[in-house]
Amino acid sequence: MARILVTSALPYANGPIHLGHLVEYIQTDIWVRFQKLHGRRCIYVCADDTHGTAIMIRARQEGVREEDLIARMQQAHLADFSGFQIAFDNYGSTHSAENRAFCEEIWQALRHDDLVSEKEVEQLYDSAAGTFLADRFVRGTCPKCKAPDQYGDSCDKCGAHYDATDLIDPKSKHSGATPEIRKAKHLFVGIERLHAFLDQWTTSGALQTEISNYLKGHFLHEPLRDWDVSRPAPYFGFEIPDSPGNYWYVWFDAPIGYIASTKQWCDRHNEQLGDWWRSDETEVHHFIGKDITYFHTLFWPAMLKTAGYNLPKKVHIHGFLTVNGQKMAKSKGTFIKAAAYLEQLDPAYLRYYYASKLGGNVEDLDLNLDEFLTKVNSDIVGKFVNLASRTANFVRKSGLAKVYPDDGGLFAAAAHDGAAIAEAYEACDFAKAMRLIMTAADRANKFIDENAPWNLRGPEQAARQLDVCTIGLNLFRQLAVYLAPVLPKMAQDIGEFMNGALTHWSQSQQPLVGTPVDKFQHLMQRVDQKKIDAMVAASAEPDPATAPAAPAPSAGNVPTDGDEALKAEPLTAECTVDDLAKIDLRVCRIIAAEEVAEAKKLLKLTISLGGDTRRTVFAGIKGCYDPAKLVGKLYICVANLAPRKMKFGLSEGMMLAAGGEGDVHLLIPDEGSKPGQRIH
RNA sequence: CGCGGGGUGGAGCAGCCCGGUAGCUCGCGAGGCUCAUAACCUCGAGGUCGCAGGUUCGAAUCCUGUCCCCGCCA
Repeated sequence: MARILVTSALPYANGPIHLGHLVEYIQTDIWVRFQKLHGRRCIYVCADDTHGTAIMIRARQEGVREEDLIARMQQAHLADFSGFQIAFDNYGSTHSAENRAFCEEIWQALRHDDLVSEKEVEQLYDSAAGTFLADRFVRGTCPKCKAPDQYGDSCDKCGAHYDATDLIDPKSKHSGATPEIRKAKHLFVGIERLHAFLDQWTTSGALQTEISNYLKGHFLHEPLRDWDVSRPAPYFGFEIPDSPGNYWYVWFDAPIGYIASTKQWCDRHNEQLGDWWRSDETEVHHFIGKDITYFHTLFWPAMLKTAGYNLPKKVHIHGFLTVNGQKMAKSKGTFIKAAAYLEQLDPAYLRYYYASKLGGNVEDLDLNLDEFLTKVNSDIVGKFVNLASRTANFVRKSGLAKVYPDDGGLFAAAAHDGAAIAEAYEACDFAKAMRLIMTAADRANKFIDENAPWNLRGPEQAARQLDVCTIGLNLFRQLAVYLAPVLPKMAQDIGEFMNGALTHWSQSQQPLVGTPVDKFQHLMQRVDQKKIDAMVAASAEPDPATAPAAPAPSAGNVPTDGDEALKAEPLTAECTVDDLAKIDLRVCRIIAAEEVAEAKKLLKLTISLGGDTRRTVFAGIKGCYDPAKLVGKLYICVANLAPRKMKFGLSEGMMLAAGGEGDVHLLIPDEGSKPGQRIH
């Protein structure tokens, strides 16, 4: 194939990059680097996704122009990506002249094929904020099961799907106002006419089988519904030229951003866009998360087909990231932003860890922080880097041997593995590639152990020592080539250390001889548990996503809170100061915490009130807090509560906490307070 | 009977497509080495491969049934 064009999904310009996003960018970047390492013509394009109501509202809240907001966000995104060594060939924006031009062109093609129709749509309108409300910006009571505080499209509690206009007692998340129902004209693209094409394309090998099964079961088994692609003003986006007052829905112009970004690259490199998007000699590969499957596997191919662009050769779909087995949560410190990671840890760790877990399927990927530490340390530092670390010093003066010695077939074996490793990379089964590489590293370490170059002293053994170390370093370099897509920075350092840049996969097939070797310097520090802890601590936010669309501090906005909690648990009868004084609340420090195995909700806590005063408290917070993370921190307890015998032991107090039933939040005294201090 | 994914030694996984008495990493136990970032090497304990049937000379691998877990702003 003459050309390979690769994309990752466009990150939305409404928030920072976090470790979940990075699964995709790291996966894509590894794949692209692998292609380039083979000398293939491959470019990697991406862009910020900048349109939509959310951006508009946020800009208003911050009192800035949308253009300024998205420009700032793009800078932040680019900094995060470059920190993780994600090497885009072009990073654009959907709010670009190029993108507008391609939107218009594709729109014309849809019009030309008579796929566009108009319909009246009833939608909730927030007159206080002056905007129509997308489903996720309105909350109200489920019309089916009456659960309060549900989104506009479906109910968390009963799973019902409905229209936002059916919500009982709806409230806008923007202003808190009760929205009204307004009618507006929307434009629709009818893709049912492309049904047969989509049946064929979705089963053509472009998609993982679980994805094509899913599409068949959920969408393609019945007539495809028309796709609502316009939004009435006010909206931040591109106005539709032949429908003034209406704008393309953000999901219409977002994927077109792939083409627009390619165009920017072409203009810079004097290339023709047609060679990359209208050519049988080009493969287009999209990498996306499972949440945006249907935009990329139904609407997008339909648009491309209609407008005569290349169809994706493959849409690689990955799962979500969980951290320590659970959804990322700000309250647990597992909603980790890229920037927070980079403050503490080497991006290479995460690149390797993700690579070792990515098998090219749609399964969710778990970042287990304990495993992260042991895996990176033992694989990269203990096995791989160690090869150089234990041999380099012996060849500093001499450089590598002039002739590659007999190594019992080790180099040849690992060279032979190269085909299987490449195949695994190609198939996005990086986990398999890493396993193969580490097996080869094991063989190399064993060789060094058996040949003990440190015992080969004196002039009569110098030649043998040189040979052994030449072998060791060549096996190391060979693996460095294999790992280069995952660890590009380290590959570069290794190239410098061994005085020969690693630029092509074929370098794994030929040993290096006769060249000088620099003084060995540590290529990677071991992962430090303290750094991980610091990252988690810095990411923890006591207040989870209850606040609406994060108001800017500068604007001085106070978030509008709902009254669900108050309704659920009304205020109790008045009490006197004396009543209050009966309760002795104290600052305490948790000095031990463990789960009660037999209990569903209990943690056994040992708390200190200062000095030798200790208490054992059973708190119903299992599942809400990781015991290990509690230890050492200050909280507030009821210190004079009568002890109570429980099945599991004596509980001598109670921890103060808000919420309940799986959603418990311990109270934290402000900085400076000390164990034993009474709360007045 | 919604769809999909999964159940393999303490943890995380590979093997399953193309059946031949179970493998890797971490952890654990013992020993070795001392070149190396408490790294490396050897040996060991630990699994009737969710359960029950079936096919077969033989099944983790194929078939049937069943239980359990996870995801479905997929």
